[in-house]
Amino acid sequence: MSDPGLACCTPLSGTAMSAEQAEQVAPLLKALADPVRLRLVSLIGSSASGEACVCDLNDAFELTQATISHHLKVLHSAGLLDREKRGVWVYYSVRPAALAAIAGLFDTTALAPA
Amino acid sequence: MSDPGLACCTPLSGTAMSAEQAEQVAPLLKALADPVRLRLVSLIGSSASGEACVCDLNDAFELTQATISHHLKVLHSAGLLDREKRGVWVYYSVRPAALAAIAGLFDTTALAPA
DNA sequence: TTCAGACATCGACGTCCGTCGATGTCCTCA
DNA sequence: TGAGGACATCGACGGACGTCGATGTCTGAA
Repeated sequence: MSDPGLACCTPLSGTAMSAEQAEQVAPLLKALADPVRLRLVSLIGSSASGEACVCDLNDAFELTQATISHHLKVLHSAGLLDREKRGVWVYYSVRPAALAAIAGLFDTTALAPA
Repeated sequence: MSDPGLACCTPLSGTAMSAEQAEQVAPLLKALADPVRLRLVSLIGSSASGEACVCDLNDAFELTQATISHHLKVLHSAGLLDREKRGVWVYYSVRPAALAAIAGLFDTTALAPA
């Protein structure tokens, strides 16, 4: 590391994201950082009823039912999707609050230069 | 998969994210889906000058210089950071367009129900 | 020309992740 | 009660990821 007291450049100023905050938000991004899961959330969120059952989601991908179920579990565990069982079928819906939390990350007040 | 023609629920409607679009955006989210990289972008973006040199970033973490350099390379390769060498020091700055692309993902028109 | 420092790269290690086939659990209907 | 379907879980496999110490490359100063 560099010697203290020898400032090579302007010190990092202002209030950046704390380590705890980063540890809290990163899992949300990690859950979305997969093409399949991104499409899953998009499919569910863009459906007319705001929800989708697993059977339809399975048909939208060339993947095993076990894999889709795994991805849905990851999204649900991260708090991005709600899960509701109705009869034989299971319906997933997007949690708007979770998405809003991520959207807040990219507000001008958080990251953009000004 | 389920039999076609047997609709158990409302079909997925509207224009969701395409597979190509998902494959294109996921790497951006994956680059940010790490607490260290999230803090790096935040530190750089929140600095007064809008940029930061590696020596200062090293001091902000309890990690090896090699590890920080690796994370910066990931962010730069993803197109999230710009890199400029000035003398002995290297300065990284945030690419606003990349962040805006991600922010667009979470607009109400893209994912939110309404 | 030589030296010291800033940063990148390399090779290695343990761990996590995406995917699969097989199997289990729960619900509905006959 | 039994059968069949929808979905979850399990165990396994190959590949990617985060981190490190060691080393390489480049720059400015003596």
